[in-house]
Amino acid sequence: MAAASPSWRPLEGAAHQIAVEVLIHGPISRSEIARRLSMSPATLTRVTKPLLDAGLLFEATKEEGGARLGRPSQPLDVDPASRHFVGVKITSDAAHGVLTDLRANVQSQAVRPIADRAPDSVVATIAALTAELAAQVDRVTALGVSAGGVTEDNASLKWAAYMGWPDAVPLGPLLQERTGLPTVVENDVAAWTEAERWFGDGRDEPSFALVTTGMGVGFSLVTHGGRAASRDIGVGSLGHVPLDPLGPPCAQGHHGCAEAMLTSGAIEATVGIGLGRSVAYEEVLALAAEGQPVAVSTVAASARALGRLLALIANTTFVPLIIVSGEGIGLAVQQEALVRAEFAAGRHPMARDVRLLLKQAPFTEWARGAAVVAVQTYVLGR
Amino acid sequence: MAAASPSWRPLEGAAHQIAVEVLIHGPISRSEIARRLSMSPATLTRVTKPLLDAGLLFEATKEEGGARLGRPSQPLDVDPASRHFVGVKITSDAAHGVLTDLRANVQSQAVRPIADRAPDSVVATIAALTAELAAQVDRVTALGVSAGGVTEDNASLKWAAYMGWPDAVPLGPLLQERTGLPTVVENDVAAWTEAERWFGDGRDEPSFALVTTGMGVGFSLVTHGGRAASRDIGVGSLGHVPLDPLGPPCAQGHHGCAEAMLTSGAIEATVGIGLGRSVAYEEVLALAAEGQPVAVSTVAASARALGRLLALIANTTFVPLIIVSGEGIGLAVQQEALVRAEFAAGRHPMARDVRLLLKQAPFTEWARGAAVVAVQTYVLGR
DNA sequence: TTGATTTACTTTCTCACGAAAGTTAGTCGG
DNA sequence: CCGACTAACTTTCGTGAGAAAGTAAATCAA
Repeated sequence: MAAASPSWRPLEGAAHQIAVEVLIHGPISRSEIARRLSMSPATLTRVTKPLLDAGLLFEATKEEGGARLGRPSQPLDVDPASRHFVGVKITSDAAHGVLTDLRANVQSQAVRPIADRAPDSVVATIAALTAELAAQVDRVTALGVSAGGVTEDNASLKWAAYMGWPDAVPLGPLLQERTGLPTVVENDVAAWTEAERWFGDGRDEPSFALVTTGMGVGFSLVTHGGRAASRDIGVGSLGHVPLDPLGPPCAQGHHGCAEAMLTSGAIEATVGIGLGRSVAYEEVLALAAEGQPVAVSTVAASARALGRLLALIANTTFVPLIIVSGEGIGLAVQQEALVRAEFAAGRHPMARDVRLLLKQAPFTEWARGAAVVAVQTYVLGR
Repeated sequence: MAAASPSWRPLEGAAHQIAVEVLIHGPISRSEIARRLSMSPATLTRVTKPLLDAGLLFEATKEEGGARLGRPSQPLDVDPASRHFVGVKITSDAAHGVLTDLRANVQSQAVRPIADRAPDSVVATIAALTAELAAQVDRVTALGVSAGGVTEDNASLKWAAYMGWPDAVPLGPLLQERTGLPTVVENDVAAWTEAERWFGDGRDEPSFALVTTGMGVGFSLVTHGGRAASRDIGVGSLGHVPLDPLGPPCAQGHHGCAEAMLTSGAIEATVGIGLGRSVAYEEVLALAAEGQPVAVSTVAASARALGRLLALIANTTFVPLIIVSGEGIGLAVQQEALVRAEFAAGRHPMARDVRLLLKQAPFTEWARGAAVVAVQTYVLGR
């Protein structure tokens, strides 16, 4: 059994930077931290000493890197199990929760349906879900909640039209009172982006983009190590970018815009009209795999549209990496060749290579993003 | 007559940061610098003392801000005339040069035709142009050269196909030897971007985009205070973004791509075909103003395409400001309403407002960008 | 085995930063 | 005119950062 976990809260200055570096990149040697943070080796010795004494950091067992020159480095690490966090993602019909450790590794998950969308009722559902997950560990440090829409001050959710809510609902304070846990609220795409930035494939990239498809089209941008914190991230500003002049119209009448080409609802509708019956997204992919013509052509058009969208993003943002995921990632994975071909066609022949990462993540990844925001809030002390 | 100008070169740490802050934002008070750089007031008093003694900074006369509370601030400033720089922009047929002060204010300009495009001959032309401009002042501190194409290490120019040059030409070292001046080479769009970032409309914006039209379509992005330093900036990765499915084809056969819709050559060609005779860009604008149908429709299509391109950029980069300029800016200014309407149509109704700045700058602005890169190299000591 | 080499980490010392308190130069209200 | 107030700037002083030199722990070559 671990002793009472040391606290991050009073850390500041160099100690704080070093602890965060170890959390995100650990196990990592003092000298490597010194290089990354542009600190002197002396500072590392001095600052890590009390952190080791307090038990916040410990010296990990040496990796068998084998046959390197010089004195072997002594990697430092944190104990991820020292703290736990709960992340909850809300959709219009369910709350998806995960329990994670300090590195946002998912320990367990749970789902509760949202029958009544009244704010009070949703708060009660989230609180019950949190309690269920929290019961599995001694103590939970913080709660993160993510949802589509615009968030303000990491506290309230605005314009969540899909919930039929009023202008702004102070989810954070309401949940904080109900659960007794420090609670932060963040846009779902922003939260997922933070998960990639701290603990995911963006960990070693100062610049990358994240694109999600599924119910909607999500897009977020990280440059120079920081996320573009525009509230536009919550309004889906990329949703109506034109991608195919011959594509079907979206609800606003844009032909072949991103929403009309990429969202699961639009794909289901297009194939449904062609088949004369309603079909689910997974069935569309299955039909396409079998060679059903309507499904094949719809899926192909969608894949090409996605490739074009990714090329647009690469052309306008100069990022070396685009992470593509979301519930709709199945289509991109099935049609990866088409996506990549159209992407390449939209790029300048002399342009630098961009890494496309089609990432098949479970739906819990959304909730994990919420947990990461909770981790950040705790660790960064905001 | 000014005394021998104090040197920036040995500055480091806080002194350097403060001096740069005064250069870019001066006249500026100590307390304002302290806020901007997150330094203590004590540090400002201590560090500025020797800078004032050395004459690098001086206390400017108090601005009549009128009726502010508290002790009046004592703004600090630099003497921009203490140093001079030369910036040269190369095109396929001429070298355009400017002489500037430390703040990149243009003192005078000169042009020399490039008859022979052989590298040695071009170097000789630039050197002669530099000598002509440098003769007007005591001493020039550094030389900056900008051109289309990809630059490496601020020293050599690659893939400048329009010059018919081999793979890479070490312009920097060649000019440095010839002129005796420290010389830096930078892509023309990147250089202009630096001019906006340090001394232009991007001075107070941590994030903005720059779009230029003219011979080609230029695009560059600044986020979190730093320019995206991709070499893609030199290859025109935005040139073939599709903007109008019904537009004319470019050389690569893309219908309605940015180059086909926005470059002066493409516009001249489209109107030329319609009129059955060759026309110059300025004449196209004049004809459009008179109501000549072919010119009107071509110019309108181009303006709408530009609006769509700007919307795409806003949608994918989250910048609050897009600066639009270049030799082709005349069209955008003439058709500003169309550009703005199409831009608005391409934005999400709930998306944050983006400021479009249509900036009518003379061609010397390109050369000024080169001068800014020279200033930066000197001031930052690289 | 021994010494050269490389790299990681530690110790010592100095100096530059910021916190806190003090000073200055204005406006404002009586 | 005078004192209260405000905000910019300055002084004093303790602490925490880096420079430089030293030590440790490995590989490698003879």
